[in-house]
Amino acid sequence: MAQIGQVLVDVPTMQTNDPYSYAIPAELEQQVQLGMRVTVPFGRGHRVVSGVVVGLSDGTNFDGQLKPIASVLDLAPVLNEELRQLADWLADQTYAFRITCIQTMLPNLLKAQTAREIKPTTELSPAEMAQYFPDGAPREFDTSKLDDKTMAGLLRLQRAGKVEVTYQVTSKATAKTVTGILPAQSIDELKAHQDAVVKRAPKQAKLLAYLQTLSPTTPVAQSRVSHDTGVSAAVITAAEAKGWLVKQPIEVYRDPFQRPVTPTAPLTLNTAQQTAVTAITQAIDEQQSQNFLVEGVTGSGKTEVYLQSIAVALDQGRTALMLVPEIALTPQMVNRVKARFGHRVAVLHSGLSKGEQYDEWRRIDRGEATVVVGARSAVFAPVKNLGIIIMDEEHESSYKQDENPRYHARDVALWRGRYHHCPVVLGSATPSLETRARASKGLYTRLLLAKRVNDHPLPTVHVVDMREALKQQGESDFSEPLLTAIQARLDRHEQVVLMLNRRGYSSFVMCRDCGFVLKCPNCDISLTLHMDTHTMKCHYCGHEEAIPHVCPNCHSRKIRYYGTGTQKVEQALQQLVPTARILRMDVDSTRRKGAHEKILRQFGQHEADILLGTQMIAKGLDFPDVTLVGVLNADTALGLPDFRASERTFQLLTQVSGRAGRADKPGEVYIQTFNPDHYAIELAKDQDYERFFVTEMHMRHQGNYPPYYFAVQVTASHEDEATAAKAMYQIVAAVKKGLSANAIVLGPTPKAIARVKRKYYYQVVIKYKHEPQLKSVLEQIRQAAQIPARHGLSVTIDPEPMNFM
DNA sequence: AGCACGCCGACT
DNA sequence: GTCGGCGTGCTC
Repeated sequence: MAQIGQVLVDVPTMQTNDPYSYAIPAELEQQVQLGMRVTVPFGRGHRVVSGVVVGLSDGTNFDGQLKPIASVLDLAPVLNEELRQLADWLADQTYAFRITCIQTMLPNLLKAQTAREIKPTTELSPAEMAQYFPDGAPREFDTSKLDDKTMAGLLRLQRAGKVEVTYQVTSKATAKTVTGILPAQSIDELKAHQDAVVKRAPKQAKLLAYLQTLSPTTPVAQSRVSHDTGVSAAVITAAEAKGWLVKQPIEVYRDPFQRPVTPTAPLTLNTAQQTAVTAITQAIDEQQSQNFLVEGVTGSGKTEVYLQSIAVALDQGRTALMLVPEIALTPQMVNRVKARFGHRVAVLHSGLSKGEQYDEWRRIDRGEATVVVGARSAVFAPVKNLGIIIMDEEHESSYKQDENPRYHARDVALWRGRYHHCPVVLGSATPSLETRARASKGLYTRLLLAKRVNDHPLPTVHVVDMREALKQQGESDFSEPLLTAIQARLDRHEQVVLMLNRRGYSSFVMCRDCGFVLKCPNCDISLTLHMDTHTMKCHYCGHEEAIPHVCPNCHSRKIRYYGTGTQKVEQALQQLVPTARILRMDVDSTRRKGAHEKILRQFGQHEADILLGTQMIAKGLDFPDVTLVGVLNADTALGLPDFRASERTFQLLTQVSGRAGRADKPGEVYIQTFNPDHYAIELAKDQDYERFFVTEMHMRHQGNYPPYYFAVQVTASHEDEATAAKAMYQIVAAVKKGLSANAIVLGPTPKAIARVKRKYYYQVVIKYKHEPQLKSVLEQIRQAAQIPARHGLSVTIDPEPMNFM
């Protein structure tokens, strides 16, 4: 039996990034297992923290006095061998702390909370007691909630031994239970009681008869007993008091999708789909970690390929993991999978309550669910024996986490595919350049679904030159051709989807006399006008203030709104087409839980003619009566300082175009733009992904961007601009020393938005092809950043950032 | 992170 | 003289 446990303590610092050794006390020897969470004493004093056992051994390199593990938080390990290895790999790849990676991999509920409590000892005088403990009871000891004077006083008492601080580590993970019933006496005894009361108390007799039919070991839910016998809870409680039965809690799962689904059978595949399924099936059969790119336009039946591939894996007794972007994880989508695989499906996403997430996670962990559907973090689901991993819409940027650990779910999926010797299927109509380039190099097998199922024609796409529209009709968000097209749909009772490219797109306030623009006091950006709350808001830090009526700079009254927000567009549109019923979908109208779904349902039931919204309407919704899609501002994203601007624009336009005319009615798309000649817009008009890929690869080659180069972004931030800049210059100097002449160093430069939440941001981007030293240089920077972190300087390392420049 | 130790200025 | 400010090192 192992004497020593290697524990990663829940203290995210560089010094505790390696496990610490703890003695395993005899009484815990039977309990402690690899991958379990424990609590351990840490530091001087009586501080207790949680940690995870990542190793068991008989010896240790540490030559001090070992402390013992204090308690075990789990009955079963929460991290298996695979996930422990994955955590190490993830920490190494993303320059994040090991414990941070583990926290990310586990459901929220398993994150242990530490609470401190302060209580009086017998030494405390009555006067002090009255001052600090007016209730006479121990009080919560939270540094952030107590004022300085009370804090100082309590700390002085603590030094004098008059009060005592105790630590508690609590895991909120609780299984939901319902009351269960077990017969507590033999059938004969129960029968005797039944005979005795049958005349007098018919309900009791009924219950006694029922108890005789139950197994003495498997509890039955009390609600079930009531339902079956028609006996009330009071009678059951009375029976418990008489010793006829005992109550025992039964663990139940919180099922987030309890609505019944109608089962579906596999659909007949067309040739391209069949070829794809056959290729994937072969990889599953041969247990190969071969990876695929399924490239198919909207409506080409990718989902059916996924579902039938999953079925193959399940038939072989293996499991499946299917990742979809958060925004596409709608009940319709989930029901489609549940309809095929029923109760074997578990769903993981942030819309579930923490309890629901935990229950789904346990179902997966116990092997009760063998198909997992979920967004980014579901890539860490504790599925064993994976037979296939699918990542739909693989180009979606939401697969990259924008906080530590800055992982890309695609990389994790590929890692797990290698671990399980199973195929990873990446699917998209507009694959990311990285993925498509890897397919060209033969790293992924490319499976093309060129045709739409049922041979629906692709919509006709018109590009409207807004420079011309501006000359002819003056300033308006709606060009003449688009308006005409909208009016035609209204006359025919067909539906319209209008999309605003929200990036860099909002209404701000500017003074017409002096040009003053209202800015956020904390961040380096203009405040956005919100008509619903009648306030000016900062989209970065949440700062909010009143709408000015007088210019704060020159006191002119000519302060007006500029730009276009969805709300303003909605008003303008309503004036242009007064009879239209318009639904607006944006961050403001979907903030409430379920609002998103409600708007889509209303639109699907024809309660509105026009759906106006931001990017979120481009993803995955499918309404047969939508025959017109309009993009009001196709190019606002093109102007952003981002090397993926063209790629994003092309993907968005292609995707939103796919929303038009999916049924028997032909679709039309209008793209309004000030850059009609830009290749991203021209090629989106032609819906020519291949040419876009070739053109954009050429641009990336010219600019030395990914996928031709790897990239790492290092950011330093501080409240004082000079401090941030100075730190960045030192980092750049250190980096340059370790790099070859082939690496390209961009910076240091201030970030595009140089100030956010009162902090200034400086960055450097390193582009490289092969730099064996880079990793150790970055590790040194991480180490070195530990000391100035005390003074408010934070340094972050982002491998393969989603945008830079 | 959070606690102790240690070194400096301003008070009973 | 001491109390308490915060800057620094360390936690198996």
